[in-house]
Amino acid sequence: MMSMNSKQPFSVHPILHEPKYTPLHSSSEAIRRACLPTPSLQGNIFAGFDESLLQRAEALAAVDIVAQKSHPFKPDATYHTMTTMTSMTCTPTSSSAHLHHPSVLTSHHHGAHHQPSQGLEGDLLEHLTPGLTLGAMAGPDVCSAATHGAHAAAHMSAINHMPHHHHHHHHHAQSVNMHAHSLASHSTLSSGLDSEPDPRELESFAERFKQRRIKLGVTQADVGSALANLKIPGVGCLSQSTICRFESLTLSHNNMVALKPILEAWLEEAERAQREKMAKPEIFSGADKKRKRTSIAAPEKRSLEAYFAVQPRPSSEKIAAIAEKLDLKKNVVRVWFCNQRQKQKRMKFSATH
DNA sequence: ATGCATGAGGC
DNA sequence: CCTCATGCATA
Repeated sequence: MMSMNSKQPFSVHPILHEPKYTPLHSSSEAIRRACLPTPSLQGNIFAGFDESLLQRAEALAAVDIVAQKSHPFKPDATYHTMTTMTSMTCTPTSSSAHLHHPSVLTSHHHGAHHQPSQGLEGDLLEHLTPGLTLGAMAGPDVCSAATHGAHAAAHMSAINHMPHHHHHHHHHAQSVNMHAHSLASHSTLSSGLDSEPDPRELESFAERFKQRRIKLGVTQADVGSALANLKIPGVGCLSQSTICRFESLTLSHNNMVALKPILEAWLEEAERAQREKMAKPEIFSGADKKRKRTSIAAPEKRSLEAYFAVQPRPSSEKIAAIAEKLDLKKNVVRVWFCNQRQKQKRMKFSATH
């Protein structure tokens, strides 16, 4: 059972056979390759004058950076702050991957209630929150998911929960992080078929969605956690980030298409529940540890961009070389390139459509 | 609203 | 190791 589960139990690829616009996940790869200069030779192209390129790229961007490896230690700008805000939302969502068990997510278990913000506006929120039993509505602040967060940690043990350990290392730790990419992929075979990958439709929906969401007085974070209440198979809660990105269309097209029906369902349910009005706020509190976020300084960032311009997909060796020059951890550089590629891909898509 | 990060899957 | 979907931590 795990074998099948471990592999995207329900992923977000509702449209697997869409030749039209969307580069669905696997197809997206094809696209990316198509865009690449030379997939197979990417590493070789610069093999010969590798160093010259690096230096040139750096020179292009390093107008001001001179010191390279003069510091004894790395300017590892990772900072960890324990805001104590903790996870207000249901634990990361899906994470269906590891602990997932579709059953867990989809079936029962929702007894959890994570009350994020202060229950101040209980009544106000009460009707807002879908009768989903969970009062996953946050408070007043809009994009705060985390910022001021109250210390309410929810802890929906039911849904997903794993023992989270703590680690207080100066390195980045990856403990309580489990997310999964699982959404509704559902049958793929239904006659109706997938959604229309029409960018315009998505765009207008995103806009309408945001407006109605605000009308309901719900924050992005609220929506994210409330999603778990809609027990759509394979769908757990989502983060404020994702909801925000959906509204601002900063997700990949495929991702948008996959999320649309889910958010649409939530919206309808929320509006329906709003009339009914019913809620039972329950609060829980808890606290956890935090993760760190590396901060790449502007000069280094400029260098990275210069490197990226000449070679978006540097080899491992090159990444190591760049990392050393910039005094950054290799993994940080690698991830930066990955993220840069994703970003570039989105931009290209939106530019084309 | 975004930057950096994790992880499942796929080669 | 990459891509993709997502998320925590931040500004």
